[in-house]
Amino acid sequence: MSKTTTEVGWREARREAARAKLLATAWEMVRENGLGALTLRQLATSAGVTTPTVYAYFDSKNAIFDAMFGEAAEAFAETRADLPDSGSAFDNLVADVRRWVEFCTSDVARYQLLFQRPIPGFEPSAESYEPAVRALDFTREYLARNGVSGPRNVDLWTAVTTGLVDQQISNDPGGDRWTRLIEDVVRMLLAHTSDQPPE
Amino acid sequence: MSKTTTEVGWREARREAARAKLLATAWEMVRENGLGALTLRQLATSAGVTTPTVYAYFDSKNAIFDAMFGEAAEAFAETRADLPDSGSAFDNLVADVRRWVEFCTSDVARYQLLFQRPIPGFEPSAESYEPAVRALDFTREYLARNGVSGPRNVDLWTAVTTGLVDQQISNDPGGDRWTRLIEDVVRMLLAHTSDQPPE
DNA sequence: GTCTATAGCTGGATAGAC
DNA sequence: GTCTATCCAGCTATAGAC
Repeated sequence: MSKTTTEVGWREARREAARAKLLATAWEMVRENGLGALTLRQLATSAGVTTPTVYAYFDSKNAIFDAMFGEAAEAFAETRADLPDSGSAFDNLVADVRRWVEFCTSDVARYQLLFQRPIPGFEPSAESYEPAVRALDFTREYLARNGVSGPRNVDLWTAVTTGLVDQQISNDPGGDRWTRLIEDVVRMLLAHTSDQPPE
Repeated sequence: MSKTTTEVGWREARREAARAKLLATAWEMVRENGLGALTLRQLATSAGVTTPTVYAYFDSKNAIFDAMFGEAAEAFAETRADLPDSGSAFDNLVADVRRWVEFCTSDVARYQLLFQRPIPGFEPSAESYEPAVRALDFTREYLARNGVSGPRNVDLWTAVTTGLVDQQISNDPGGDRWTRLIEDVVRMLLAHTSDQPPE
């Protein structure tokens, strides 16, 4: 009578839910106090369990970071999935940059985990990293589709858009001092990197 | 017979030398293993003393970071002191950006300490911070002298040049994948931010 | 000023009962 | 799976002898 498939599924669902709660709590903590502030004691307490229980779901602290990295990379890939395809390269690229900047500035801890590696001793696993690679490939392709191709031009775009994010986060968190420059920046970049001059 | 001025001066010099050695050792350590890897035990050992001796020269670990911040800010200010003043705005601005990028990429730990604040609980003192403010004011003035003025344009320059540094450090440390874009970037920025169109 | 010795704390991770 | 209890390592910082 025991071990029906439904019962097994239910147990697995319970386990997944508990694991998900730990991850959600971890995200709250790093958003609040930075990536360095994540400790297993506090994580356990905040999630309503004890430290050893955390080890029932994750092999180590870095395994938690790896799971978080995977979620972040997946979320990043999703922002690239449905970029617009209007007739205007300018409109398309503005949307692209806007979404990138929004993704980064809306969750600084996630941005740092994904792109700045500030945790000594942590390297994401290949599985967790894969969505990030996919997203970057898609970005390259999207740029090309909108008239910006060649490694040099792509590097220029990544540098400039990263700079916007970096300054916005460092010097005007929560504001729009740099995000409001997006249209200007896209115009400038397009004029200098487009395969064909703008119409 | 004791306490002549020369003797006092000699003792102070000894003290300063010991302090300077600790700071130099601290810089070596953070350059080697990152800002987070600086511990007082290792610092003491590497400098050939014991932990309590460090406290004879610095009140706390953050006092060490503050002294390092001061040195970094002073070094940054010095890179702004003798920027060229040729007839060409383009040449001047290329020199400016080159020096900025060189300053940042040649010592990543110093760059992070100055501009990214990755040490929880550490805020530089006003004295240590002052040279950095001076340097940024000078940069603003230098941009204006070369035909780039207005807060919006200055923000655009800082964002783009920061982006170059950021990408160079994160994705091609020791290389020149982004630094070689400097001339291109300055041309692009000048075309879009100059008060007067280039001759 | 420099040492030995240590306090006091916090971290990740584990043993073993239930 | 979850708990209590604990180990062990590393850290900043200090007390007190010399």
